[in-house]
Amino acid sequence: MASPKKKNKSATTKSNSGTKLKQLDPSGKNSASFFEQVYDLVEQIPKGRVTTYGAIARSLGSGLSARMVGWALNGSFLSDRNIPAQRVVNRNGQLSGKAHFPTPTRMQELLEKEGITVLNDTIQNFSNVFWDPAEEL
DNA sequence: CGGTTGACAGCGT
DNA sequence: TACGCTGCCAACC
Repeated sequence: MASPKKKNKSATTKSNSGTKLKQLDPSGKNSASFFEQVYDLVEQIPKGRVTTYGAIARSLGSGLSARMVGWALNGSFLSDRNIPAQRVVNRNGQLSGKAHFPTPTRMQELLEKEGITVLNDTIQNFSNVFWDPAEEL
């Protein structure tokens, strides 16, 4: 994981042609891949609220799995847009992805700054700050 | 071309 | 109530 090695092999059809997403662009064939869908949805998360991978997966479509959301968020750092990945946590309310942030504490800091109480990498009052895109959106 | 991993979730035991 | 296995799709080796 996290081996930013440029795929020089098959390169999946044409290269990215210097598009936004570098190597993480899935298939690169068509835009509107679930990556962008996840980014767009995450960007719509109101400040002070958080959502779960499952909620995003369901909101995007029934076929997507929560794991893919993780991969998508993985590319969020490479995305041109600033994706508030800190607002995306697992159904446990735990900052499972904090380790992937520039600094393990960055995620918690951001959440706390938004008014979310985080204790021991776990969002307190999670049910209260939870934002379901399928219902709210 | 095939097997394994991954920021998960849901159901079964 | 707690722990374990399977399922999902895509990328990496």
